[in-house]
Amino acid sequence: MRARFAPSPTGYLHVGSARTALFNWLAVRNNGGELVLRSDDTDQARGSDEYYDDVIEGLRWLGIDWDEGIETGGPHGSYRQSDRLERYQQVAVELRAGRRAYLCFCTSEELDERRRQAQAEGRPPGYDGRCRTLDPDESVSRQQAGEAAALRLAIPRPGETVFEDIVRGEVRFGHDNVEDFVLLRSTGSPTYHLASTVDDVDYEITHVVRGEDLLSSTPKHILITRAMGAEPPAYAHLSLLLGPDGKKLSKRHGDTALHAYRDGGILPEAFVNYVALLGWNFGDDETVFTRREMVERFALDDVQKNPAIFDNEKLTWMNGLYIRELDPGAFESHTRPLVEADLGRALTDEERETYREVAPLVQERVKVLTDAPDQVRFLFAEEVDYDAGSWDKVMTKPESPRAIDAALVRLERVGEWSSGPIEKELRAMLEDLELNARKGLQPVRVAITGSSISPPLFESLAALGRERSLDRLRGARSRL
RNA sequence: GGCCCCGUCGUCUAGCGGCCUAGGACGCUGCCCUCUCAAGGCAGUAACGCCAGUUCAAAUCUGGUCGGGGCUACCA
Repeated sequence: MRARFAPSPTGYLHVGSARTALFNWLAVRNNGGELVLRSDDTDQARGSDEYYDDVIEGLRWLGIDWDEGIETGGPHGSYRQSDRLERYQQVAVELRAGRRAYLCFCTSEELDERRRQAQAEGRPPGYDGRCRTLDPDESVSRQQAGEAAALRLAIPRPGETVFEDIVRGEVRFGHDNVEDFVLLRSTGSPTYHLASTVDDVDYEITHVVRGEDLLSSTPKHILITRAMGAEPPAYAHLSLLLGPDGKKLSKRHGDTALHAYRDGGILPEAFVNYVALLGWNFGDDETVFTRREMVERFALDDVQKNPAIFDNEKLTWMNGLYIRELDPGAFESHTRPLVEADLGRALTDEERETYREVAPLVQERVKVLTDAPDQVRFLFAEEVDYDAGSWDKVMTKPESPRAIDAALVRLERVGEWSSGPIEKELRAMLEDLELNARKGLQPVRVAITGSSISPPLFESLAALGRERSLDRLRGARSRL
């Protein structure tokens, strides 16, 4: 098996494309085949280097590796279509010489006009084949004389293209609905259909796994392949990823660039696990599984036909699971840069030690890595930022001043400043005041963290340190 | 409009003629645990689009219908 992932660098790596790449990768790794990465940047669609790099970076982040192609090399040059223009032109010349394709002198304006007319009269809007009957030799002379001409494939008529799609089963298209489409523009540059198909043939691709949006172009690709005298590969068309409104996932649904998920604190393993579930399932009612398990069980035949709505909430839930499974050191090193970025400065050695201690408590509480700074900001910022809602809800309670006063007294006499002794004193305080833990501790929490939501209180106090804790309690008391 | 694809809880899905009183997961609700928030545990909520037909028996097969989506460029 030889599959390929062939993004066109006209935008950032899209989550839908990432899923296509993943399914290609899973299929190949499952059966010991090879994955080729190429760039479908036909002359016209040449994208920016930024997009090109984004694709490669995204694949690497996901842990999707390839055996041949871009950056990895192989027997076919750069694996960028923009470097293979002569090859497409060569194929085009052969197709024309073999009468499988013909020159077309219709201008864009003429085509538009005729298309509009056809639609108005209820006829199919495709190219009407006007230039197909021109004398080929005469056409060549006209072109050589300088007349602009595109090259079109002569679709066999009547005819029908039938193929067995791995996920959809038999699909058939009557040629009445396949127009004599353009292979080579009048500028000499190849269209996507030509370039992509030539590459699939040249690179000996056996399985084309791609999005369903290309399903109706498949007869075109099969026809080109046959016209080249080659055997078409097997096709597997993956259903599309939809936004919450059931429409094709696009920018208006929010983030569609894969890197937005990385930047949003999603772990690649979680992303891969979640996305694998869109159109495929592990069996055994399992939804969480390792990459290895995934590779072992994956089969294109098991891929579902219906489109799937991309559910950020489930992805986030799953990400929380993966975060909690991270070893503490990994969590710490993943999130420390985020904390530092939030603070706008690097942590001191002492602070790093503090963070190392509290990070495991944070790890249990976040669903995305980027939530970490919120949980620990109170430890490293000079001033507490009192959350107005928390303050109003907690500090206005009648018992709050008493609780803070008492806490101050008890905490001042804590010997060793660590969570155990701190807890002991505060529990004693609760007993003195005859307050339950909820009522007695919340004011303390708000006083030192600024919020009614925080990591566990005793550990937070311990991490904050004696002096700063006491200062904050005094500061809060004076605001009451 | 034409062509093509798709149709099980709100969402992702299991199901491949009787194991279905339709299973799992997310979400949501409630309870337990609990210093807050999470996490965890338990329980609950909720679906075969519709109509015919085939069959002793249909979510599963067939036809139609409705609904959704994709494509319809000298874009990819």
